[in-house]
Amino acid sequence: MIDVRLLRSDPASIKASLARRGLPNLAQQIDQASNFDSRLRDISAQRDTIRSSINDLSKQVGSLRREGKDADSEKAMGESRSLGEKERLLQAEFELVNVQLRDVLLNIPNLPHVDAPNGSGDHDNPVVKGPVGLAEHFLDCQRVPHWQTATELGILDNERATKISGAMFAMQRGLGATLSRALCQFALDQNADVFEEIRPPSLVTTATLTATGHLPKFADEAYAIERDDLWAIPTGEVPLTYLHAGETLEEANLPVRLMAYTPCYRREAGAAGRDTRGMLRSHEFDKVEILAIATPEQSPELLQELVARAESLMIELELPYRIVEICTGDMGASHHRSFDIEVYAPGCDAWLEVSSVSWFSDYQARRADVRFKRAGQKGTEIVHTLNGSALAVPRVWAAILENYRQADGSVRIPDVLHPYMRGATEMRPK
RNA sequence: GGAACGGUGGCAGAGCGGCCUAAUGCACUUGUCUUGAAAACAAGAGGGUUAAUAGCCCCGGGGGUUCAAAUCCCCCCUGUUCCGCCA
Repeated sequence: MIDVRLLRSDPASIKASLARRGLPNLAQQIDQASNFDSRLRDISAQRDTIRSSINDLSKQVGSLRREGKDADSEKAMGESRSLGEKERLLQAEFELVNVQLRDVLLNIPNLPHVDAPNGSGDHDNPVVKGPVGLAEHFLDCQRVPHWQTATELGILDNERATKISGAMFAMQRGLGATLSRALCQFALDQNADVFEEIRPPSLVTTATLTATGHLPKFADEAYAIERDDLWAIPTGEVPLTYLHAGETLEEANLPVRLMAYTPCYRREAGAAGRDTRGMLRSHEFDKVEILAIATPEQSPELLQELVARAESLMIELELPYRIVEICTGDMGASHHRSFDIEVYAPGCDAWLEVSSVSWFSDYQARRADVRFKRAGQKGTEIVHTLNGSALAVPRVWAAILENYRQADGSVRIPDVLHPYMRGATEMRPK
């Protein structure tokens, strides 16, 4: 949520900033929010004046009774009663406008960072680093899509996954399954120096999913368990962001760094028929997420840290990668500034997004009501949140199968994963 | 799923529907005293909203009764214990 105080003091700058996203109707939504806000303040001022009178009268009733002045207390009670009716009407109006304001605010996206590049879509995302480690010529044996190699190796069984769960589910077997788990453990271990490992719930409440910005706008993307009013998480970001919801943190304890392996569930509502083969897109996948809760001052440096950590995994895995910055027209609604790490997969001849690192400024934290207190100062401020995939398992899995494929059809396992593979150093057809 | 009892300020823990503007203790801050500290004494101290040091709101959450609710009523969430079921 954007800051209503900024909405009051400088709506023009909000409009100018959001115009960079190139979305229609945003200026009208800002005006609407402004109108609701000023009405709300007007109503609450009137209501509070009346409440003040009622409070006074009630105290008078108490003391008049004690003094035995029954006639006077009856009079005060009557007065208070009629004020109460007015108060009820104003309160009803307040609640109505408050809901309207919130509905508008929840749908207004975050303001992009001044340094975020302008653009209208993903074709405008500038490559800010790399390609790194990209061979000039890939061997023919690397030009095989991972689904073909995986079938030869017997480590991917999407037909049976479909039998079990329907289309767009994946299932790895044998060393393929082990490789998925190895990637998770590797990613967690690489960040365990400063990140606390969390194993959060994968089913969350509506309030939790709203805080990250996935609701109300993107309800179609999430799996709902209606009977229990729960949602399956689309990313570990969701429970981790809400972990400190409603709390006030001490400045001295910031930044808080958390990481989690979680399954991620996505309906892929708009993507039917796209990337149907292999491991590039499915309804359920594994991911290791890293997240930071910070002061505004700490955030720019943390953004770089999170990118560097995601990047270092690709370096360790010796996969060719590049980093792109997300332009204003392609940025997620909650994002303030974002970078993607893409790995090159020679078999598909595609750059695969394996990590997305974002700074949300105070947008999510205001929705989740996470605050911090500066040492020695009164009051509190909204924290900033940042997060990124350390590693999205299926796409890295796919990239390994393509980059590490050898002439005899076997696939080498990256050195850094050997400790997690029960001694296996390669995967061969049976 | 069933039953019983709980949810109050950083913590502990009181609180007959009206001086609750929430007692008391511990912890905290500042001052006095002291070379310094401890102790003692004194004072102070939360958050939200607001232009505001005014007002309003905050005793798990939401409704209701009342002139007035931490206190009474209803619903929900949550904790502990016991029973049932279960990995």
